[in-house]
Amino acid sequence: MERRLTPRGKERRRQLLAFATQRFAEHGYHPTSVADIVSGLGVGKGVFYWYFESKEQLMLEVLREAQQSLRRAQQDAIGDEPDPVRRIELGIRASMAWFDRNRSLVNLFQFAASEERFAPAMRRGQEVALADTVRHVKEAVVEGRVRDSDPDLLSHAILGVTGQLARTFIHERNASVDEIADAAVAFCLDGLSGS
Amino acid sequence: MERRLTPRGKERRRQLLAFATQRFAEHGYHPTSVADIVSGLGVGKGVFYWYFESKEQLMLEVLREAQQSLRRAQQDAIGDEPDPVRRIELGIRASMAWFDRNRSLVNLFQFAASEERFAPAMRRGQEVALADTVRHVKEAVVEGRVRDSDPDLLSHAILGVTGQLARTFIHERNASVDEIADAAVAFCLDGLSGS
DNA sequence: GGACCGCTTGACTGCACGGTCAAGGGGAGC
DNA sequence: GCTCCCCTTGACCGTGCAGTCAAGCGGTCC
Repeated sequence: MERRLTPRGKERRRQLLAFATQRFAEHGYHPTSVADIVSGLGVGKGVFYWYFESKEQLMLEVLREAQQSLRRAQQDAIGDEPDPVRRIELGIRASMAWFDRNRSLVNLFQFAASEERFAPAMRRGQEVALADTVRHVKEAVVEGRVRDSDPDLLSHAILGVTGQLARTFIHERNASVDEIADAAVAFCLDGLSGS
Repeated sequence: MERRLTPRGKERRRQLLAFATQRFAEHGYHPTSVADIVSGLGVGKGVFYWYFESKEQLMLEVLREAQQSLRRAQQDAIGDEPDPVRRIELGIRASMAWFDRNRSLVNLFQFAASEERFAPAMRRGQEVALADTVRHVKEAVVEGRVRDSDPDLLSHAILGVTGQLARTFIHERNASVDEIADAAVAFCLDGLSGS
């Protein structure tokens, strides 16, 4: 693989990736066949295998892009905020907003995390995003504003709250992002600070 | 379906269910074929379809049993504890212990929640277990010991923390149940109480 | 010993799907 | 107008798997 692509080729590749992402997210990985993808784009099956090695490789690329997009959203929201606790809050809010904008990807992430073939990739991506949070938590611990527990564990707790609330209230119940984000932030910041 | 079964038949059915549960949990739903299940038990394929309508129905039964078992574990741990906050704590600890005892089912739950066919069943089961927590939270709110937010939302936050920590630290990293449970309880109780 | 019936067998069917490939189009450069 | 090569076509292949079924076994009851 790793073909040399003309601009036209690059555009086709982008098209396939975008369309497949949408289908995977909306209907799931297994129910979306390669035939679905190419016929949805009105092209022959050979096109798919010209640009991608396999359905599995495509999926990995879809996941990588989505995780990158989420992480970028978090980083953009945080900017150069100096206060570590505030950075944690901005991160939570940015995640919620991203989950809201990309509702259907929530399912795909959950599926990928449960499938042997994709779980490692998901873990790697999650660890990268999580490392950011761990940094903020560590700083906040030093400042004495967060309980002195394992920062990795605290960061996972935040992730758990954010993910669960997003899945249930944003994805399933269409609740208002801001309200859910407020609740998540309140719960997490108090959970972090200790009594 | 709904056959009349002799004791011998009931035993076979139990056998199939138990074996399938283990296989689904350890290797996943899709990778486990009906042929795998029956050959693992040394019986013909017809046996399977004598006791179950389809692979999908079997899976639904597996999920129902597992969710029931988890809920029973929670209820047994809580007993008739009068303090609602303590009930929440006991629930969290019981869940962690159950996740520890049934590590491999964690994956299966996550898969089922992401698959269109099984998600409704998972949601229903989760709601039942969640309703218990909501009751405790409501009581605690009345007593002024938990912030006055939507109890449903707070309960989901607890579930999020518990699930994420169990998945990451118990399932993936083999950490000590008690330590993780302590951390989850501390985070959640402070998150609930508000500052 | 015969009839009944719960239970078992395993070859077979149909089908969906990932992936292949020989053949052909068409734009760019000469 | 010729050549080159990126790109496209879609019939075809192999495989794996859920589910079927006609036939048979063996315990139980009369």
